[in-house]
Amino acid sequence: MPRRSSGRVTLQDIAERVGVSKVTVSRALREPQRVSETLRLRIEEAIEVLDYIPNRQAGALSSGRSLSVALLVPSISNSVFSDVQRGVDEGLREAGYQVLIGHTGYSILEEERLIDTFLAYGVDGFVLSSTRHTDHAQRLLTRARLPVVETMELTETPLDINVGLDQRAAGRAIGEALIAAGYRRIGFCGARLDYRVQLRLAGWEDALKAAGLSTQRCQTTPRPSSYRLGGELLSAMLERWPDMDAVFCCNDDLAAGALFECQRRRLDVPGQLALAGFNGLDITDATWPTLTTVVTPRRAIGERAASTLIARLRGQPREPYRHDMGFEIVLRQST
Amino acid sequence: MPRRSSGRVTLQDIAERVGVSKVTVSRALREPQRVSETLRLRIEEAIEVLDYIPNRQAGALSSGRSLSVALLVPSISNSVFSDVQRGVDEGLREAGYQVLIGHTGYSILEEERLIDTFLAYGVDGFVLSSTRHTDHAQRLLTRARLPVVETMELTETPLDINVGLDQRAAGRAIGEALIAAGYRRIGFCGARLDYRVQLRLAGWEDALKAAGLSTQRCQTTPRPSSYRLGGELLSAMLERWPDMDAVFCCNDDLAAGALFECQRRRLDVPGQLALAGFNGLDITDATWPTLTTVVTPRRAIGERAASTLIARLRGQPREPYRHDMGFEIVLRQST
DNA sequence: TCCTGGAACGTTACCGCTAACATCGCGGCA
DNA sequence: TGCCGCGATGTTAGCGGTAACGTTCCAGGA
Repeated sequence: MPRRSSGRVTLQDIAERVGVSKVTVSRALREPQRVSETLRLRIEEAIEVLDYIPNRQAGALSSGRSLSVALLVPSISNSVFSDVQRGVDEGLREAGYQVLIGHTGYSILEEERLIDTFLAYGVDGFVLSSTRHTDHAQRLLTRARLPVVETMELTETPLDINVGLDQRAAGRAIGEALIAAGYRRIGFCGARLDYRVQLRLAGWEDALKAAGLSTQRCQTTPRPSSYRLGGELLSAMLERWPDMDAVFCCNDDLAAGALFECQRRRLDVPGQLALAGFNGLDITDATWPTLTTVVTPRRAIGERAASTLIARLRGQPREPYRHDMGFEIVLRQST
Repeated sequence: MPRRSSGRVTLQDIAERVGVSKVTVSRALREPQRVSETLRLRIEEAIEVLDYIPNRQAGALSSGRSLSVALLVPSISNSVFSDVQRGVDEGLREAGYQVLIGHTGYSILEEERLIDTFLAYGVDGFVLSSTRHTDHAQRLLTRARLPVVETMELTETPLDINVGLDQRAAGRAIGEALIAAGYRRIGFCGARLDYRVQLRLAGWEDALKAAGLSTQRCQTTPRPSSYRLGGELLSAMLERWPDMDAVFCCNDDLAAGALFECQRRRLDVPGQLALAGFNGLDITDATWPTLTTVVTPRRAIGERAASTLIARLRGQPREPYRHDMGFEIVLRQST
């Protein structure tokens, strides 16, 4: 059936088969109500028969809109971001947008590269998983005049839209919760040390200092987070500060790993050591004992990012928008 | 600096600034050696100054190649596929291709929809995470004459390239390993029940039947896998078959969840009950006791998928290609 | 001196689709 | 009867690149 050079079935093929011009076919697809009922049905039939697939590249080139949005996440294996992604995806799909995912590996240079790449692909907007970018990346985004959502943490100076939660306040809140539960020699363990982890650490320090407690029990590493690393960090901490009675781990992976290490050492949790994580992943509610954690509204962040982005894409004015999605301390058996 | 209707800087803008035609600029970018040294430097400078970003859509439309490949995975939150993705991504990026990810939610209908979408985006090839597709999806792929890699499991009838492992043999192997370790009343628990899980189940049955053991201790559910579900399934199994001495869980999530449930019940693993998982995720090596599992070469599958796909994209002939990437039984403390 | 060939750059004609404007036919109203 | 208005469809001119072929110019051999 196709006869064009590319071998693909095009609008022209459909038009010829139906006996109309290709604009009419294009209209039948994009604004069905502007085409007469009978003709529309004939066009639909031809599309069905010929297995026509519109060429989005051509459409985007012509209309200036690609109906796609880039979502950049630090890591795809981290379920924290897959929750965000699900929220973004769902909201945007309904509005007819396709989400293109890129992962930066926690590197702002890689983020910059991806922004460049996706601009080349002509995306209509960006959802970023951080508020920190290279200067060049910021320039690119500003020049492109596209709607941009920065997610996860909050910032005083959003590029455009900002949807997240106060990571420092969350760190402080879990610190205060541990103090309220009676713990006094509280440690912090953190991996990767990206900006959000630094904020949580600062919040933890805020809480301990406010209560007049020592903030020295702090074990960090730039290595990427993993279950095993949680165990290693805990071991190191137990060696350095044998008197420690609680640990706030910067994320749930480390907390779970620390818990496994306690089991290995036959250390009673929370009897001898209390543990708290961050994010509220599934695993925190499955282990024995279950893990106290800070539940972050990741799905909601994604959904909100999508809805505000859609508003922008539909032409709403560009005014700085910032939304604090909050967090929730969930006390479980580990504290 | 831009002056075109779209507001974007185009090849034409660069060309005018340098005082050459836009084809020359295009050539300087794609075949630098065909342009004189001095001119090339001036063009590069102009590109730098004007922050030119090529429009891939236009390029793709014109050349018929988009330099992008679609990777469809069942789930993004499942780290099994993020390993595959990393392999695919790395290989293809080196060759200058961009990987576009889609997730099917384990639905072949959704897979069909995504194939349609990505065909509309003009991808140059597909990496699929299964060998089962709707008829329409198969038609679309065949008509498009694009290289396609089907990954994860093996099939006798690949659409094009097939890279995976023998899931049934792997199920059988872990069954045999449990038998060899002396277990006799071995259960199976499975969630989601997608094709691969069914194959593993069949393999488990093969092993037990070959040893003259009962295959009745089999608890399955179509619900999606999770840690908590692992615990629930194990509870149900312990109720139905209190004499069970080992369980093969269809994946590591369930196995870990089952382990947590054992801890909750103060059931000694492996003393009272042995546990085995499937895939070899990080967590299996972090828990206490560590979990016996079948390690699958996910990263290698992704890399092989990428390299064979690249060969096809570079014009190698289309001949059915099938590669068994194997698996490895890793016995740990839980058995 | 003339001719040849190749490096370096230009012209033309699309790729497939859509925005914007043009045209056509027909019912309704003065 | 003639004109208006509007729904339904067509024409034109790109969007920003690239393939394919053309042109120019100059070194070098006959």
